[in-house]
Amino acid sequence: MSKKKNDSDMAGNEVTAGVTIYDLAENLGVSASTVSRALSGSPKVGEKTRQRVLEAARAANYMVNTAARTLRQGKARTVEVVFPLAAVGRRQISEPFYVDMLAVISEELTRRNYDLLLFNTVPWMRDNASQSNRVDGMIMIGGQGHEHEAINKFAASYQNLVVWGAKVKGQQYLTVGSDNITGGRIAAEHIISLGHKKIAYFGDPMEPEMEQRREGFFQVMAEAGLKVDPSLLFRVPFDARGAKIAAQAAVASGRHFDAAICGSDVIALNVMDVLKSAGRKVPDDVSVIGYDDISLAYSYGQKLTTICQHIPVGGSLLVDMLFSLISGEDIAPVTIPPTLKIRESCGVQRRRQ
Amino acid sequence: MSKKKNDSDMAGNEVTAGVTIYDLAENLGVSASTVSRALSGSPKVGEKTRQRVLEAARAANYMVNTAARTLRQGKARTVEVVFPLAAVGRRQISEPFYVDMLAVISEELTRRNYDLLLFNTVPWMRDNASQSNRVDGMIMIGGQGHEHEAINKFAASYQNLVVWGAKVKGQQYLTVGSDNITGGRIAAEHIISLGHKKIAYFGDPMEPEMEQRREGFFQVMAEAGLKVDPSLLFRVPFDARGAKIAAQAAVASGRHFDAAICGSDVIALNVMDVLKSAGRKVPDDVSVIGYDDISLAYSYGQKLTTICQHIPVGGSLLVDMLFSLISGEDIAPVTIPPTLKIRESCGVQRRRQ
DNA sequence: GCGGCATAGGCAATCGATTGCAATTTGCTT
DNA sequence: AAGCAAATTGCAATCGATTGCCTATGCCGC
Repeated sequence: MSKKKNDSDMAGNEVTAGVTIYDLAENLGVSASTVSRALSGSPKVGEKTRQRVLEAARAANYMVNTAARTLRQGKARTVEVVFPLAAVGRRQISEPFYVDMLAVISEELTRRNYDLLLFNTVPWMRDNASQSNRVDGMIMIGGQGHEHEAINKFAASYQNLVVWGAKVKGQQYLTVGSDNITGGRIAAEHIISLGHKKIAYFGDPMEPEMEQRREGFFQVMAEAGLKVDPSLLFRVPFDARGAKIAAQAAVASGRHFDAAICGSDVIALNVMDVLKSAGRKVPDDVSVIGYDDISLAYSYGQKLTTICQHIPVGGSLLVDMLFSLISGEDIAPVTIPPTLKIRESCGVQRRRQ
Repeated sequence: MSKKKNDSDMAGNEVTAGVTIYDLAENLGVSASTVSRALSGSPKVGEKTRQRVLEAARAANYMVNTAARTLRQGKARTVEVVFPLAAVGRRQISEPFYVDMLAVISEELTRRNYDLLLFNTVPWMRDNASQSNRVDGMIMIGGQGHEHEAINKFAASYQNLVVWGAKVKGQQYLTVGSDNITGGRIAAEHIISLGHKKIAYFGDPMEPEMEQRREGFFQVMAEAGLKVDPSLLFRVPFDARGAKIAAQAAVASGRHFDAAICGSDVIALNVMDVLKSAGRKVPDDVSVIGYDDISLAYSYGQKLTTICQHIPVGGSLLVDMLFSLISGEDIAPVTIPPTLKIRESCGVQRRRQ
């Protein structure tokens, strides 16, 4: 039941670890080159030889030494995925948006037979400095807001980088993201079309994506001749726990609103939750609209009406584009058009005020 | 705005990529050994030399070639985390339990300055065979049920493996897990103590952990002199979507129960959701108890009463134990005692039948 | 029976960092 | 000023797989 390292019971026999092609070569009486070629399917070895080598490799439980291969070939068949969390605090890989994204990227990479190195720290912040020949490329999710300058600087010396985020003036790196201003507009238009006038906004001012969404909301309000009530602009942090607390404070403040446009689904779910606890009915008393369309938005309880960012599309686009970069193609940033998903959290305004 | 690979505009200058210690050494007029030692903080280089080297390295944007270092040192400072998903189908890294676990492990590894290689395929199923010198150890989450034999076999040739899962007779690998039978017992005892008699069980028979939980439930029922109604044993798949569908079918079947003991929180959340849609009140009409204590259990809507598996403890224990293995210690499997978290989804039985 | 060519396989260099050992320099003692 | 020890630095081998180039073997046709 218990495990011990180095079961070197068998006297002089070296520990199982570390069968090399040289070991195989010696046993078979061939050269290491032949073993290598046989294993890699080169046409330069005879069929019988190949079989013998394969057989021996299996028997000896041979495993390539990836470090050696990578060193020699200069490619790692590995992609680094970074969630810049540590810098921000309170944020975890387990944020639903990250998770949904990671799931897509991971499957996409697996399909291509690439490995995934996962970081929650931005490369330029790591102790062990950035490392080369470790990965062939890097995907960064989020953090663009806090780190734009740093990313720009980093991108100058690191080519194969794709970032999930908004297109920003002067960016030196490649992005995939949705059009947040348009998304904000769509949300606002939907809410207005339902007849709402007293509209609150819940978002994290530190998140540039959310600021763009808010901006879209402002635009539409202005165009519709409605004015935004500054006392209904609530600052709510990105993370679930913080969002809940802030939402509680907002609702407890007693300010009245008929609709809540939220900067993210997590915020929307928390706002909705708090509203219900406070006895307000969604969508009868208040409409709530989210942003992202994370899977949680439609998994439990009331399904959230939201702006869909098409995370699966975005994720596989990130991977596609990274591979394009790696193979030296010249590509441009991509913006995915956001889409309205009407579900159960918004309703028409009832009593005209 | 667009990015191009190989901006080799600057004529003969080789592309930025790949500054080596030799380049630095040549520029500084010292040997590569000195550069290496200076960078790694060896006391064998003079202070002024070290400063010159560090400066030059920064200026040249030098990055260690991890492949070379790993090859030479025989250690990768990397741990592989595996979620055996592909084999099972329908399962994703985004399952809440996995995600909560991954978040802990990722932080724990970051803290120790180790990197995390993420897989959703079991090593013995990968095309590129298993690879050595890639990682110093491996943590496997779930999949024990479907793969026990395979894991056992694999463990015979791979030492540094820790698996999250139940302790199983004849296991050759190290596990960290909670005591599922006890957990099942605690759940059942709680439900019975509330006066419930018509108790349903929702679980995935393919998941050995869940089977143990059901077993605990059976034991307690027997001890209490209650008998389990086989028509209230519902087979529900592990994943959220499948769980919802199965729960709907179960509730639609019209079989009556006052309490639902669930094999996981995801199942419980879905059961609760379906019950509510069907017009039954939780906990007034039905008590629902989950298992796991994932963060979703207490984030939105009604807080789930559940059996806590102490995921953060488990996650960091997995990491701790792996490091013990790596450093050659002799350690035994660990079982974490599960704990009852009373929240809002269970209530006392009202009308005695 | 011989030249010629294809095929299979071996030799040795290479990738970049590390490190034991040797060599050199520095600095200090008497 | 000579003698030594200590502090620095360099040399060269090493980690394991890959691959360009060369050699040996065999096979063919004429």
